[in-house]
Amino acid sequence: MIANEFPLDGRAAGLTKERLLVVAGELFADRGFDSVSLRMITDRANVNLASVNYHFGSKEELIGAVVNDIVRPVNERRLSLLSLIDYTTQDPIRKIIHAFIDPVFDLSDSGNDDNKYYKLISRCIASRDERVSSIIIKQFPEVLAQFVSALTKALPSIDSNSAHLKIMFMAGALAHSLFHYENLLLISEGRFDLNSTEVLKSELVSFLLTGMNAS
Amino acid sequence: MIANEFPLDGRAAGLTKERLLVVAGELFADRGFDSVSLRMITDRANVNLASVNYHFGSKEELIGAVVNDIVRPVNERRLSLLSLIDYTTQDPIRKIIHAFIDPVFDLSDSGNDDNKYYKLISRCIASRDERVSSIIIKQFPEVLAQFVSALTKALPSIDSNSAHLKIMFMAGALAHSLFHYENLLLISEGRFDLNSTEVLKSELVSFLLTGMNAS
DNA sequence: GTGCCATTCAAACGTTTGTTTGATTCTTTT
DNA sequence: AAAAGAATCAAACAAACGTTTGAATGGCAC
Repeated sequence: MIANEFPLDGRAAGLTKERLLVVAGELFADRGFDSVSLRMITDRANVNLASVNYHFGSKEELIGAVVNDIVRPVNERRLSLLSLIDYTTQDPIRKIIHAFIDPVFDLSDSGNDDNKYYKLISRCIASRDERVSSIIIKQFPEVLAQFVSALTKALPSIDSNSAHLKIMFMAGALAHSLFHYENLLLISEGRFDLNSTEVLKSELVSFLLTGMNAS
Repeated sequence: MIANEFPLDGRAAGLTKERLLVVAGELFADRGFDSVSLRMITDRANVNLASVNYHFGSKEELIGAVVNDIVRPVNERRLSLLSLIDYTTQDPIRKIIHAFIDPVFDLSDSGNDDNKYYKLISRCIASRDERVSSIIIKQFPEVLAQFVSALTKALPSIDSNSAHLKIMFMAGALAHSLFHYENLLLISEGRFDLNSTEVLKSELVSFLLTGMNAS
């Protein structure tokens, strides 16, 4: 877990920037953005300390790059899936929910149970950090608006306030359960047989599905 | 907003410790635990920098005190409300939900819309900070277990995994919507007429109520 | 008033932080 | 091969952090 992914090898190719992004993502995922120093990142990435400022300008811009690299593809895929929905067929709400959560669950870390992407994305979604939420906030209103619009199409009787809130409930349930998934496994001490996130996902979908239909 | 609540007045009574707790809570609420320095806190509280270490020992213990002061009463009240439920009457699930969320919503900041307690408690609930979650984790398994047990009584057909997850979904939806409530108001630019959290609460309850009953 | 204990105070401490510098090394171009 | 440019390096920088110190100050008992 502490093993170094990037053995010496000098300056192989211009991969320094990539290494920084990967390692920073790993460390940010399970320690947060503040607790991780540039020296932790550069040491583990086997690059010089100064390369962060050389390639990114500042730590804040490194954080921004890491966050953007994971959040933007998710949001783009969400909107893409959303645009494919045919509201004349049955169960459009289920498709809306999948459009929202699938791009997150699909951030697979090659089947690894300690999925760094899950931790990182849920950290971003539920972040209370100004530097992160300023990036999220830049993209999320558009996403939120589209999903509210979709929800209104699927449930014509729903009002705007309710639709906005329900999307937020969905985001919260997703981020919280995904981030504390490990803790949940620990707490339950074996009584829990969720050995894959598939169970979590299906439970979440059915929970959200009925919740969305609430009066 | 930046106004100082504690004008000079020298050493009135032994209120320094109280002032530190109050001011630290305010600052932690809307900037997080890392971003707030001891100097910010002591300056705003009009006390000496060293008094933090004198009264609390360290910053970490100050954080612990602030978090405990808000989280423990909430959890105690949750369990108290939960113990009062009569499962033979109708709608026990609604009462379970209220037992979970009411103690949070009841953290009223004298009707203030910018409720620092809401921000602080939701920061705690959804915290990804080791120092905070270590405190939460100490109390939450008991709370989680009790609510799982309650849910099982109300819904005998539910299995343990599902119950655990549903409690987590509830916690996530609660924390997320409460914390981003302000942002939601900003994003909607007036289309939103949620001028009190009552609407949020009732929408949340009906959302959770149907979600809990999901197969 | 004297002594005692808790509290407050200004000042300094040692670390760690992100950042910058200037020389050096590698890669590419011509 | 030589010049030019990009990238890396060790080293140092200033600033901010939490913490500690030792003197000063307060109230209180006797």
